[in-house]
Amino acid sequence: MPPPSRPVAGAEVPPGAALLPVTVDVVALTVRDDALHVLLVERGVEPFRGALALPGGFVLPGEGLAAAATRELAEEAGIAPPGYLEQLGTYGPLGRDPRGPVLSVAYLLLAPDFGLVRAGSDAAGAAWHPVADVLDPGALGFDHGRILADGVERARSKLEYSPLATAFCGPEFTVAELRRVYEAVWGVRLDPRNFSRKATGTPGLLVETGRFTSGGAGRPAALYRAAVRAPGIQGVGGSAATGDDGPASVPVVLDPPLLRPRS
Amino acid sequence: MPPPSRPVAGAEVPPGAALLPVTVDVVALTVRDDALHVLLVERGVEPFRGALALPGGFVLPGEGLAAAATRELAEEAGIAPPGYLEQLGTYGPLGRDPRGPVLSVAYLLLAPDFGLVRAGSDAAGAAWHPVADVLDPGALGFDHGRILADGVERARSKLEYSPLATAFCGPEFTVAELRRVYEAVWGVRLDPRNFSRKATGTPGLLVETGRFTSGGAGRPAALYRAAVRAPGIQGVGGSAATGDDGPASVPVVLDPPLLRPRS
DNA sequence: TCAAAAGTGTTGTGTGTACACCCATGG
DNA sequence: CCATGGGTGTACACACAACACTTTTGA
Repeated sequence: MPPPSRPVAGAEVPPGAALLPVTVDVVALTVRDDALHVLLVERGVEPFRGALALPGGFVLPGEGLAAAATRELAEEAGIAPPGYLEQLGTYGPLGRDPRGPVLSVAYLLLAPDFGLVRAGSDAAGAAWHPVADVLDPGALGFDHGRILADGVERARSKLEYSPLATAFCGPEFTVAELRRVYEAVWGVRLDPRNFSRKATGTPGLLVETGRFTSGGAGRPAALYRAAVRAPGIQGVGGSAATGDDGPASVPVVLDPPLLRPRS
Repeated sequence: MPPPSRPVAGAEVPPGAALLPVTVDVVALTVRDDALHVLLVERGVEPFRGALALPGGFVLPGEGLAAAATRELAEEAGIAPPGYLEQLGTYGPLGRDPRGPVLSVAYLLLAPDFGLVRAGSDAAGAAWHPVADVLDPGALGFDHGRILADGVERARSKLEYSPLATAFCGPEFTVAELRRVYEAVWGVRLDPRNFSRKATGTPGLLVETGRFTSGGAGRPAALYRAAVRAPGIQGVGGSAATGDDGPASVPVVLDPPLLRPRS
């Protein structure tokens, strides 16, 4: 059997250097039913066949990291998801894949609750799972339990110092919806009155639309848009489009920060 | 000429996946003469021959990321440096090395001012440079200017929420030395009286030794040790030793934080 | 005795928190 | 008119910035 055509990069690289396969894994988080959820696939092939895992796959020749992340998400979720994408960290290459050394670059996606099209190619199906159900080590294949824990912790701290909570919301949202995002991600209850004041009084977080909700119970709530269009998958000029394959370029900083209650 | 013996990992990896050379680059920071300095090498080989660059090199077969970082540092600085090591981010693989696609995993080292042994193997020499002198884009080869900027920003924010400022100090130090670390990294002047109260009153930052300085001008200062032995190169059970090749495992958190002055 | 550096006391200002209270809608 | 949720006013506690002041050494 002839070897498959596999373009190998780094022909000018010094001898002795390792050539490693690289995967991209995505921790895609959303808030649904007032709880933090993560997008997981059921693996259809070995290793860890049948187990839950983060969506992801191998980087292809000529492909950038962020591009690989969005491609894998699109393949396994069935659609190109909206949201904010940032690099989480790199794991490996030793002792994390039974097939041998594999480097894995993890990405974090914060997204509104987008619908899934069940047509994964190499996965039996992708679905949202409550994070609380799968946070214990061993619930996921590979070292994805640790990656998920790192992603959740990153999201929790990002909400304090950046306006990225709005990445979980749709194009227009109320202060109460934003508060439920904070409550779900942090796992706490926040005072609605103080939160409203804090959110509307923090520069760089919200912009008024002048519109209001209607139809629900109680007084109509003001509708807001995110003050910053977070760099992300759909954003023109965002990370994926420009091939900016570095770690998180610090977005706009919240000042004063919205600190989570300390125990 | 027979091909060099190059163990190629990932034999069971699906065809079509890229096999990439991976480098590790280190942003090694220290404080000397009340200014933040970074360890740089003058490149002795192409590409960017003669230019300044971050110390680093290719990951070898069978080697972990953190192990590669410490090995490169030891090779290019001449000694195994002390300090705290954490992963900064991953860059590439496209458009950052004229030789072709190369993935680069950057690490951040916060270290006391350790002496250098000028015996680099593939570098003409390693030396400390004031960060202010080389922060402008284009001062360094490759994309190392951006990596340095990311590392400096990471260090600045780490000092607010973690006790890692002590990683810049020796085994015993005074509150004034610690204050000069904060002043150098943040580029601000801090009130010595208020800083002293804040530092000594923050749990998890300092432990008294009962000893005092002597010989200098003025009243002797109390000597302290770091409350946390930061995971790092020399620490038993640290990242490098255990092959823990993930991103920053969040160390002890400072509560209350030591916030830098906002403009 | 003076200069220098370390460390403490005190006070004004601001920010977070708790909660009383008012506003606007649907049933 | 009442329930429901949205939003404002206000008092208290606490934390930080500013700076006067004391302590302890070397010259």
